Amino acid sequence: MAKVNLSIPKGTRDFIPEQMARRNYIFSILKEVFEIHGFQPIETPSMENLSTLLGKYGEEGDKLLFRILNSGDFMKKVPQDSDHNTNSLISHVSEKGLRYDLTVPFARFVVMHQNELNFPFRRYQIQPVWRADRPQRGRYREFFQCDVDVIGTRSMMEEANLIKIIDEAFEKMGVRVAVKLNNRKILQGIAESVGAADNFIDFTVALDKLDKIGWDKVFEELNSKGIDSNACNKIKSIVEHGKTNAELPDYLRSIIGDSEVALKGIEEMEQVFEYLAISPSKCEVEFDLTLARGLNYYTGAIFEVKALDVNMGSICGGGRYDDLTGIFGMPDVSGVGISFGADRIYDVMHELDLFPDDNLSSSKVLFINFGADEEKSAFKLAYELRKNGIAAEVYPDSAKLKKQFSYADQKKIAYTIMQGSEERTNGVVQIKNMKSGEQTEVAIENLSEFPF
RNA sequence: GUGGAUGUAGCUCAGUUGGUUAGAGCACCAGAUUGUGGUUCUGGGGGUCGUGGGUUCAAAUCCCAUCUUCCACCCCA
Repeated sequence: MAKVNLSIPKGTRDFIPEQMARRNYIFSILKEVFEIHGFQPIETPSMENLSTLLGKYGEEGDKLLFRILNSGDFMKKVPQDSDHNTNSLISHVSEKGLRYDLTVPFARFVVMHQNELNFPFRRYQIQPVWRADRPQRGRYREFFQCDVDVIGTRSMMEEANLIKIIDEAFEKMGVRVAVKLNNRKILQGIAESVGAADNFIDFTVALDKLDKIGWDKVFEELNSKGIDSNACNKIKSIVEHGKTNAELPDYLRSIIGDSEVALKGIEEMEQVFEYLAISPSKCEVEFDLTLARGLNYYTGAIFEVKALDVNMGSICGGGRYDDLTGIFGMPDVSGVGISFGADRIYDVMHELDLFPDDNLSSSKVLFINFGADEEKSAFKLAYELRKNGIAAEVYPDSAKLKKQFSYADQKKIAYTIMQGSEERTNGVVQIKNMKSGEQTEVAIENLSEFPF
């Protein structure tokens, strides 16, 4: 056989059964929490038309989209006089791309299926997304997002609900987290009040880095974007408030209360905290004015979740978007949602050793193979066990017993059943408990009563 | 996309100023034990030293390129 250099594309991974068991553990917790809050699953295709995807994630996002080459002789469609510029060429040879997240496809989905959906629509979606990013710790080119969104209501109860979902999910996983919460309307108010309304995006991007790079560097970046030092100092004085979550709204009203958007944002936040107070969360929830988030479709509340005990990027994030469906021709539909990063959560749980060890699903029973005649009897008995819901398999070759037993051992199979020629003539089997080593003889007609 | 590291057996890693046949642990296979695994003991297989070039009498070791992985930036789950 030719020995080839096997590899998989950069930033993608294979998962062995042990890893799948752990991944499924995460997915099943998320599904359980989503469903108990009334969310329903949907799926959308891996690929979308580029017209759906392009321009929704900012300039940076467009660059990170994986584009799919058209099928067939796509070069025919390229105009004869086309230059060799990549950007002009690509529009002729590619019209589909792999989805970058689940939110934009969801907006497209909602608009296309608006007449079949029941609003307010609560959906969850667990599927892979792709980004042509450079891989790093906690950063993959193919990874799973687990989105929950409710679309078609402006109630702040949903913001509070999502925080409860975060709280419940991470509680079940045993991951200690901090939830950061802010509101884009408040950020907009701050930008207005310091005269940086025209540079709102630059302002948010720079502010978002504060805890990482400090005020000096943030100022540097703001200055380079045309926001003067006077404005910077004002920003700093507003953001460094030293107030509690409860005090913050009144404080903000006193400073940026003349901004109409800001007032709306402050009110929204008050409502969220009102709902949260009704049912206190296990995790810490912090009203953090420096939380900004780069995605530009957020218009209200924004969320981010970080693991407390391990250094990893955010493991969950999201926000409210007032007009995401507007770009697809369905205006004035507000939604709010968050996305759990399953792969990062996996990495966090792995690092903290939080996975239960009995996760590997496997057969409960292995029939030892003693040869051509005996295996047929085992084949039949295995079917009878399966009828009773007991996962059973027959070792397919009459290999040495040592090999068969160590197979059972490694696969963590709880019981082995032996029926050699002697047991067959006596109508019995030997059932061995692989953990205790204890072995019992059971008559075939009593096999289904054995407490596996 | 920018900058910096890394790569030796399936896995984790040794390998001296360049110098005979590149090692260990774990894993795997076989035997001790031909109807009994997880412990122990004995033996065995397995490496084009990431790949391609170059320097040299001689390269895992030095140089260049390329790929992979990791780290920082950008951005984000």
